[in-house]
Amino acid sequence: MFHPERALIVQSDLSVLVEVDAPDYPDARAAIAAIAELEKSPEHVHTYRITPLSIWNAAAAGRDAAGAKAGLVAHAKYEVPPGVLAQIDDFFSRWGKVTLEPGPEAGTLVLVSRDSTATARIKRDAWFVEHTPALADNKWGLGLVHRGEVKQRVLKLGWPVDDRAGVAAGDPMPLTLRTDVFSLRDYQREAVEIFNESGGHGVVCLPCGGGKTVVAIAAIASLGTRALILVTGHEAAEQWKRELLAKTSLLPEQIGVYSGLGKEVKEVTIATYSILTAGAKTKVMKHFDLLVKEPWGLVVYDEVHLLPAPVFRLSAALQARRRLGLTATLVREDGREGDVFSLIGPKRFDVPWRDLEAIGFIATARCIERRVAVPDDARERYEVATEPHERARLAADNPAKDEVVRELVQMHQDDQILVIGTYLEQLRRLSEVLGAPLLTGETPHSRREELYGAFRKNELRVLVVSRVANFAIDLPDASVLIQVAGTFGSRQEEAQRLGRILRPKTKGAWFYTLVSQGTEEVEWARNRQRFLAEQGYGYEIEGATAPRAPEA
DNA sequence: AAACCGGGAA
DNA sequence: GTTAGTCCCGGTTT
Repeated sequence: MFHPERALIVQSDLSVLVEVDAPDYPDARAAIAAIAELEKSPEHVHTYRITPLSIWNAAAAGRDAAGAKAGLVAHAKYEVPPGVLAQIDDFFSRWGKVTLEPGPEAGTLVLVSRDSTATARIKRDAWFVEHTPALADNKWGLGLVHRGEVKQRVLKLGWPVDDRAGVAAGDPMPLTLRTDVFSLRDYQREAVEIFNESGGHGVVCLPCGGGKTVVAIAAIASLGTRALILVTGHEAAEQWKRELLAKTSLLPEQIGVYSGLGKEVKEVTIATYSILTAGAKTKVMKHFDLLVKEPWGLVVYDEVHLLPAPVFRLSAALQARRRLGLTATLVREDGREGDVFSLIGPKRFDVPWRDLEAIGFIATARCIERRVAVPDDARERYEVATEPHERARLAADNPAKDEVVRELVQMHQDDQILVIGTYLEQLRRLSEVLGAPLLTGETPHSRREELYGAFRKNELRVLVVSRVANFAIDLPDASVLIQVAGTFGSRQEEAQRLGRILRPKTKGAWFYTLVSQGTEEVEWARNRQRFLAEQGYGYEIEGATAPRAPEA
């Protein structure tokens, strides 16, 4: 059996090769992306991997083994190894086998295993022997404090825990959505419904500009309970408050911001992650203790992919609440995806970025990787350097990139352009070469607003920005982004940066990433691009020769 | 009050 | 592989 028109080659080690140029690539990609994670995305053949976690996320989203297997078989060039099909069955079968249920009396929980292998595995584990008295052959008792930890540990043993121990209802808080000023998009309504039906914990993935805030606001409205919203910074906190005021019937006095700058606890409270963990060292976490006592019906984790590790430990105390995680990119470079899965919940909903592009909610983007030759003197310095960080810096800060950036800026005469990088030294130089202002972390707030304002009014066409741009919420949109250096292999950063140019526009968007030819930077760039490739973005690779004019 | 340091943290 | 950013806090300045 050989089907040359099909895209998938399924290998017995659970990796799947996907031929990008195959006629049935679009359908094949959809089938594989639903059950596997993208591992590598070089030009012609992408590699996906089926993992237990990828299968459990699929299971949580309502997919089943039969459908997953049928998808593989339908798009496979060759026969799918029987072992792979058996493994898919095995992973799916583990879903729902271990559950967490309310205990016989208040304040207790019971872990139940309906799988003999899982039972044996748990029995052998030292932590369980010490912390969870066996109530029966396959049941263990535990206190509320271990609710989070138990899920993390069982996951590490190989089984996802279905948390059915219930969530606190929270104090009621009547509110309505101001449907006169906005309306929920279909996919947003769907996300809220799926989240609510899921038992109230899980993650919703939407691209930048996909309206994650709106999903959370609609969830709060549908539940009609008090909510705690955890965010990454002040700017984000203010943004949430503005959105809540604009889109719901809530009054200013019902919304509090709890951070280093202000300590308000209101019916809806927006708190920074860092204020939660403040005092973790001294074990006197007064802010955290104060906040968890409140009768929240829902805890929203904004940018859940950035959830700091200490919050994982703390969040055990928040396990008895509904939990909604929001993110554009559920990938972490620290390998803690399993913790997000255990402590917040599985991925309940996502929309591929390209789908939103197709229906006009985000801009059409072209991603172009420009390979820039390294001049001889710079090449010599790079080759001689032995320290890895020194090599990284020299590869990224290739002086020949200056000229390429200048060409690109000239080529896109009618576009507003962000030049974004990592190393301040390189950015200062580019700022001079281009005659464009530079914005870094040192730039005072007043000056930032000045520059944002000028950019927004199109009085300023080019802005050079450092990593401030990764998180700055007020940074205006542009249609061209030129990345001159990225942080190692951060997929998350790449996605965030692309998001900067994806606001819906009449004209398309260009994302250029400049990579020094023949250096390690090529590999890091490849890793960074993985997530976006998973979302359906292909990078066109252009050599070190003269630039090709993009289509109008 | 609000803005602005500078140090420590993760 | 570890830069440059963020936050919080306690202090001072305007």
